[in-house]
Amino acid sequence: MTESAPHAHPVDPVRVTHARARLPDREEVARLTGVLSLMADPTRARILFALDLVEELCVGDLALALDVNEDAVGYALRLLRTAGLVVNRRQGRVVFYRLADGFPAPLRDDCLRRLAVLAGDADPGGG
Amino acid sequence: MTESAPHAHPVDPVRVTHARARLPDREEVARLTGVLSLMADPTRARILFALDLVEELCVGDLALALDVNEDAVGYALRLLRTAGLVVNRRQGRVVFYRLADGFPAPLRDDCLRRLAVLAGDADPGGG
DNA sequence: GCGATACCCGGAGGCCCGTCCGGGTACGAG
DNA sequence: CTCGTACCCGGACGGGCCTCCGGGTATCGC
Repeated sequence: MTESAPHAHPVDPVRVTHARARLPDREEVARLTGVLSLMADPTRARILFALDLVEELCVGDLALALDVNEDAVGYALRLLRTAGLVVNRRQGRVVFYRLADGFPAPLRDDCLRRLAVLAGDADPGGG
Repeated sequence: MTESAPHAHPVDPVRVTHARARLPDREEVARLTGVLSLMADPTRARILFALDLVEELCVGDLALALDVNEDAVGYALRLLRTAGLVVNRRQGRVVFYRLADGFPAPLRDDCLRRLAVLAGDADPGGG
């Protein structure tokens, strides 16, 4: 068995203790990774980008803007809506979506847009 | 067929055009979602958190700090390392990992830590 | 009322991801 | 040189996600 017995002694007990004490709660991490998972899909990410740009779009136009079929958009919107990241407004047969009012502002300002820059700039994937 | 023919006419041609013009490239989005996917896993996210806190940890200690077996840590580190998000230093039999020098600083400063706050604070998932 | 549109929902299938498990390599101790 | 440790690697299994597809509901035009 290769992994059953971890370290007999931690190599850096200080750092380990420090990390253990300050690491966010598992549930907290679950929330975080939940949001990140939502943003980690190309369709959903582009939906969020689009709604960040033009504030409001209906499902069909969203499909046009992203150049994907409505099924993909519909599924993506369902997840985003279930997670509370977007909200919808109904006008006749058409349903308009926009970023939720409670959409994490720092996430929107400091992450979403900046990540767009990072994506084309940093590219640490050269490893 | 429900989706084969999208909109005959876009409802908001202006917004659609605007969005299409300013949306990031698909490849760019792929890079972004790639990074986000890496961070969207609890183990990997906690590894990044831990390394952000204490700068450097070996594999075994990382497993202790996160309270997971070394297999999970090893697999997570492999992906992070392949993506270039972490780098390793070898000292005898022990391998220490830390955030890569090219680790997106804005991502670290403005997102990773802030997201931790968001996770426990905003919780838009109440929908 | 009748047809068409815009969207939502649920199930089946394929694919990718994470975990488990075995073996393998590099290093240090004696 | 032999033994044990710390870590890496590969394949196999299982589960979740996305996509495709059919049907369903609400609204508009006539």
